[in-house]
Amino acid sequence: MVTIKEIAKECGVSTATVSNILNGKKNVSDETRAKVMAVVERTGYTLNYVARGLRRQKTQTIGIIAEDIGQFTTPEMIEGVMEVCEDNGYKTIVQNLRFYSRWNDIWFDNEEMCNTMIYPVVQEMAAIQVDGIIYIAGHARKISKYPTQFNIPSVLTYAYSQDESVPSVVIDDEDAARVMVKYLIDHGHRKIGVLAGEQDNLHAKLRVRGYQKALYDAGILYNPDLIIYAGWGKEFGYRESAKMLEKGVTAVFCMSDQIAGGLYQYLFEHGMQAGKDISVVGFDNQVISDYFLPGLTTTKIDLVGIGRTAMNLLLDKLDGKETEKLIKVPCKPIKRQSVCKIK
Amino acid sequence: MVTIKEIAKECGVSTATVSNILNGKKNVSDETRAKVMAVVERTGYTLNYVARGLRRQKTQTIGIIAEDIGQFTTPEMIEGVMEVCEDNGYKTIVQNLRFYSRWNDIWFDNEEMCNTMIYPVVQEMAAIQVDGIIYIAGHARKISKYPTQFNIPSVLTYAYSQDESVPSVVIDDEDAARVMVKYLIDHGHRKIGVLAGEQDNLHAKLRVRGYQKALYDAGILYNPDLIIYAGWGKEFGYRESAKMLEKGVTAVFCMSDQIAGGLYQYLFEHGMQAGKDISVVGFDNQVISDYFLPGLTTTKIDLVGIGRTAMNLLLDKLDGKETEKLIKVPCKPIKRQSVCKIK
DNA sequence: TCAGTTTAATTAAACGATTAACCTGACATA
DNA sequence: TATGTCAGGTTAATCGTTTAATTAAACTGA
Repeated sequence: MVTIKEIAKECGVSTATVSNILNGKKNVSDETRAKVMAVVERTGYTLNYVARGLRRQKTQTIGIIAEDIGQFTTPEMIEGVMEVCEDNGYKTIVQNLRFYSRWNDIWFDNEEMCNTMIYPVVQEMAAIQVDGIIYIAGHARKISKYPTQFNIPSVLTYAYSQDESVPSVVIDDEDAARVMVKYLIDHGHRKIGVLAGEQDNLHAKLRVRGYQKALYDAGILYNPDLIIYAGWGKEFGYRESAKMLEKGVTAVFCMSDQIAGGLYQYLFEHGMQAGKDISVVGFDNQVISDYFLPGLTTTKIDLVGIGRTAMNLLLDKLDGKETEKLIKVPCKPIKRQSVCKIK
Repeated sequence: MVTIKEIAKECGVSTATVSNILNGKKNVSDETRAKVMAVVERTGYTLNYVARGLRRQKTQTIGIIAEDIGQFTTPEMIEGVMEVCEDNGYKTIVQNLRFYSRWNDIWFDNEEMCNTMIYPVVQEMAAIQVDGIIYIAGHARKISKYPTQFNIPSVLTYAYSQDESVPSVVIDDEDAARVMVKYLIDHGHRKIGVLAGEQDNLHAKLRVRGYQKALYDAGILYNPDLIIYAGWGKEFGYRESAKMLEKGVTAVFCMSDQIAGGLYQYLFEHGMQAGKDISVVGFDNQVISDYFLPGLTTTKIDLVGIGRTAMNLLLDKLDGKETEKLIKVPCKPIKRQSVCKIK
């Protein structure tokens, strides 16, 4: 690899001059500039970022720590982050914790465990000398001990930071659920069941709150018996479908598209149809929801937007600006054909 | 940030000794080692990889260049690569070309265009001083001008390298298609339609070849009229369904799960069912295929496996070993309920 | 006892770029 | 004439770590 030193020698100038030219500084005659650039072109010189990084103490690199790339929410958030990075001349380095694929779906709410995982990666990021970190959680939860001792500006996404100095960008679970349930109510539904995730999960809690709010706004009495906490997967939706239908609900709010998929399967096997015999809504607007028949009405989480927002926040922090501590990115209802009016 | 120099001063030894201790070299007394390690622990010293990289001329970093992370095939391949990297002490740095999201689904077969895209990223990777590169293509095609002038050991995935020095890992499109069609034939089908991608696409060509082979093996005459080239999306599948059914086929081999999704929609709207009125198979085993009703029989592409294989190949190259030039990773049929026997 | 080896260190030169500080000559200004 | 300013450079230190070369003392064995 050809270095600045060789260029300098060949041109009979100092390395400082070559460096100045490559960095677009003034105080160089057009003649010298042309001579140097010619040699740079001819030799195919490539800047060594490692050397520059060492000297400048800035690597123009953002570290992305993903709890699990396999989690469906992660790649899109990464994409949003990368987009903003690219537009601002930052490179990205990605670390994948493989939380779920490695430990088979253990839900990481255990603080102790989390910290033993996060600390070393952040340390690694410090060793790499990243200028900032975007931490992408796999699901909503409180993160109380994000390691700040390395003094790397960081932003959390999808999880709630418990630390003043580390802002987070999350989805507005509560309001998204409220809007979705209101949509059902607007279609005449009054007895609305909920197929929820785990009871102690933060997503689930917030969405139930949104559900309650929508009922309250419409003057409908909240009946906790209409909520079945099961899990997030298709299999849970399928398993609890019969029990849910027995309650005589006219609509079901599923807290994930997968759960709705389970319900659809049950309906299919029993000769029923969503949007006709019963109304169904999902959550997430995963790719699958567009393939349901009939198409599933659901809530789109703007994951790319979360990534973008988080990275812009980080950019502000890097500029030394004061930033917000918590940004809730709104969700957007996607209307398909799984909801029908009640006469 | 505390450096090796400060540790050295505090312990009254040279930086060389500290470095030797941190790198587990012998020739250090237990006493000195203990003293230094104590200070390292206490101060929370973190190695500076940038400095080490500069000195060692090795960064222990693999560059991953993805044509588009939004492409459904990409994240899983990245995951496979990262897994092997992690197990071997390599970090990864990811560049996202955003081929499709940036240019709205332009299919990058144009060599010229490709090169103008790839060259600068590889150069960037050279500047970052990565030890090797995994290039993740968005779809099967020939890549004829992968830039080799930077002398970075590289492996291509999902696309066919035209360069002896750059091996590639691809899926075995032809055989996967053959197996799938044979499966239909084994169920008694003889008139099998194909909803294919674009005619000039390499995936499509290879899969058609597999289709022909299966027919040939079974002694069925190949009728090109049963193939409709449309595109890869749901909308194409839907649009061409009527035309396909008019041909009187008893089974349809869809070249993507999305196409099959379009066909399913058509069947749904016309009161028909896959696996009952007609047999349908897809390709890719995307998440959606498990949500089709009834479940779609399809072909699983082992994307994580491709990533792993590619990275292991790169590891061999980095060790200076001689490697294969082309590895075809086999696909695996996933049997669900969309295929029925013909009586 | 002494040459030879081993152990436990040190010294100083890299790695490649950046940058603060300095230098030199030309020209302008009062 | 003295002083200041500016263009167009150069010098040399520096970033933090590694490592080849060297040293000095201690030990080994015949």
